[in-house]
This record gives sequence, structure tokens and C-alpha cells, in this order.
Amino acid sequence: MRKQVLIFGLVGGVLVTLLQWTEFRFVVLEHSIAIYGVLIAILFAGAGIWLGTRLLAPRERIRERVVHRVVDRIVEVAVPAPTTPNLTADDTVRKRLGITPRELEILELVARGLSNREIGETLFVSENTVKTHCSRAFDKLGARRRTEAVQRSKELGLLP
Amino acid sequence: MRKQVLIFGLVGGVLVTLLQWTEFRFVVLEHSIAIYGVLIAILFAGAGIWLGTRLLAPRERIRERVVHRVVDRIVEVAVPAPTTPNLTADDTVRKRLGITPRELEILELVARGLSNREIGETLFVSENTVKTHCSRAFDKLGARRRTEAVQRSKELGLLP
DNA sequence: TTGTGCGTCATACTTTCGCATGATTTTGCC
DNA sequence: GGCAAAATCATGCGAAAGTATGACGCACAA
Repeated sequence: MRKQVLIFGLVGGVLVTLLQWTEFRFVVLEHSIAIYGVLIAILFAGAGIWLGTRLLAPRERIRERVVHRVVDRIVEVAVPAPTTPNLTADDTVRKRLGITPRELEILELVARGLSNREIGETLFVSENTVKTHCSRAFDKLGARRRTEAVQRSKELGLLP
Repeated sequence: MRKQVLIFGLVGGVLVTLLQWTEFRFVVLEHSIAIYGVLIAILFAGAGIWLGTRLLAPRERIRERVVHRVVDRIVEVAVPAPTTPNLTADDTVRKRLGITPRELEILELVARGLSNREIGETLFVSENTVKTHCSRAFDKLGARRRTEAVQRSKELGLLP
């Protein structure tokens, strides 16, 4: 997360340097200043978007996770036993199976019917990464298909 | 999501206009071009970050909404009567969607995590037949993957 | 009797999954 | 600072899933 800020700063510095270096050429063509500015604007707008997504996406992720926790509690309180608002239940199951938080996160999206590609786009990771997580999660669940994994996850209380 | 892009473009245009208007002042101070560029860079970097967050926030919102919907359903289905083999309910839904009994039967097995081959062996039909049923059911459900089909079926009360 | 819906099956093709493997990078912790 | 776990990414391959299209038989109603 800090790495992005560093890169951002570095790129910024380089651009400013370039800016000063190329200044002399543009001074000749006074009218190019506008174009110059537009180029810089586009460049930094892109960089800003990139930074924004990289920097802020994790916050959304956390927010989402909180929502899920609340949901889990609601479901458990309402459905099976009023005496079991066990918030750590699925976490216990998760740990018992050695499933990492990220893997569970991917499982949730699998259960929603997203393809690996879509999951990758949602979480800002490559499809390959999703596949890796899936494979490991399936292995730990003893599942060989994603549908099977979803079914088992729900049986185990890993997913609502 | 498009609104932000529009605003972004408008702001960009205004800035470019301002840029050209203020050009004359800066031409006098040639050395200010660097500062000029840096200002633009900062401005648009900020704008980019803003755009990035705005662009990504809706996805999270939608996701949250879906979660709530699921919760409502689960509560409704689970709380009133655990012993509700409500055949007429899902049958209504089934007919409304034009899903045949056979297709629903295949959907149930899909939801259990069986592969097409296994489903075929279970029902004593060929794998191709299973594929055909699946394709048609998916189409009627508006799903493009079996996981998606399962999810939608459960949302619709077609499957427990 | 003829149409229509349903179930069955096939062939050919594209896309997606899942697995194995190895590698690099973060990250949290001692 | 370094270690270990977790996360990331790539590549290649075979298996499974999904699409498109056409065909056949059967039951039931118009």
C-alpha cells in the first residue's frame, strides 16, 4: 500500500524533471503550453485513478467484510438457535480447515456465481491468482468442482 | 458511474480553458511553467483519485444490497416453518420461468455439486442430455454459469 | 391428425475450470 | 533484519462446462 505512494512520488518527480528539461522546447512554441498542460493533466489523472483504486480498494474490502460479519450474525440468530450468536464460528471452522481469509473471500464470490475472471476484476487481482486461491480452497474442502465447494462450505457453515 | 466521468470531463475542459486564459500571465514568467505543470499535476491527480473512488464505490454498494436481500430471504424461509416442503411455491416460480420439471431436477443435482457426467449417471441419461437441460435452464434463469444458476435458483426459492 | 411441448441424444466448437509447478512479493511477527 | 505465512502471478495442459444446431420419439390436446 505504501509502495504505491512511493511509486507515485517517484513518477511525479521524474515527470517534473522531464518537465523542466523539455521546458526550453516548449518555450519556443508558446501556444503549446496548453497542450503541455493537457498532457500533464491526462497523465496525472490516470495516475490518480490508479492510485485511488490501489489505495482505496482495500478499505472497501474491509467494509464489505464487516457487512458480512453482521449478516452472518443475523442469519445465525434468526435461523438455527437463538443461543448461538457465534460470530467466531465460521472463523473457527475456517481455521480448522486451514482456509485463509483470502480464500474464504474468494469462496464467497464463487458462491455468488461469479467466474474466476469476474472475481479477479472485483478484487483487483489476476485470474490466475483467483485460480490459485480456488484450487487451494477446493483442496482444503475436499471439493473438486466449485459447485461442490460451495455446497460443502454451506454445509460447514463457512458460508451463509 | 457515467455521471462522474461527465463531471470529470467538464472539470477538465474548464481547467483547460482556464489554462489558456491564464497562459499570458505565465508566459511572462517563463520559469513558472514548471510550477504551472506541478499545479496541474496535483489538481488532476486529486481529481483522478476522486474519480477512482467514485467509480468503484457503486460496486460495493450493489454488493451490499445483494447481501441484504439474501438475508431477508433466508430469514423468511427459515423462521416461519422449518418443515415446509412447499411444492406449490417453487412450482409456481418454476412455471413462471418456463422451467420444466426435468430441468429443475437437473438444477437440484447441479446445486449439490455434481458434474454433468455424474448427473447423467444418476438420472440414467447421457451427459449431452444433461448439458442440454443445463443450457436451457441457465438461459431461463439468466445465468451463464452453473454456480450463478444455483445462486439465482436459491434466490428465487426454486431451490432450498 | 397434426401441432406442440418435453425429453432425449449427438456433433462440433469455444470457453472456462482445475491442477501442477515455480516464482516473486507482501506482510506480520520475533 | 530475517523468517514464515499468505498473497500474488505466470504458464501449460487436460478436463469439464457451455453454446449452437439439428434430429428423433412420445404424449397430449386441439
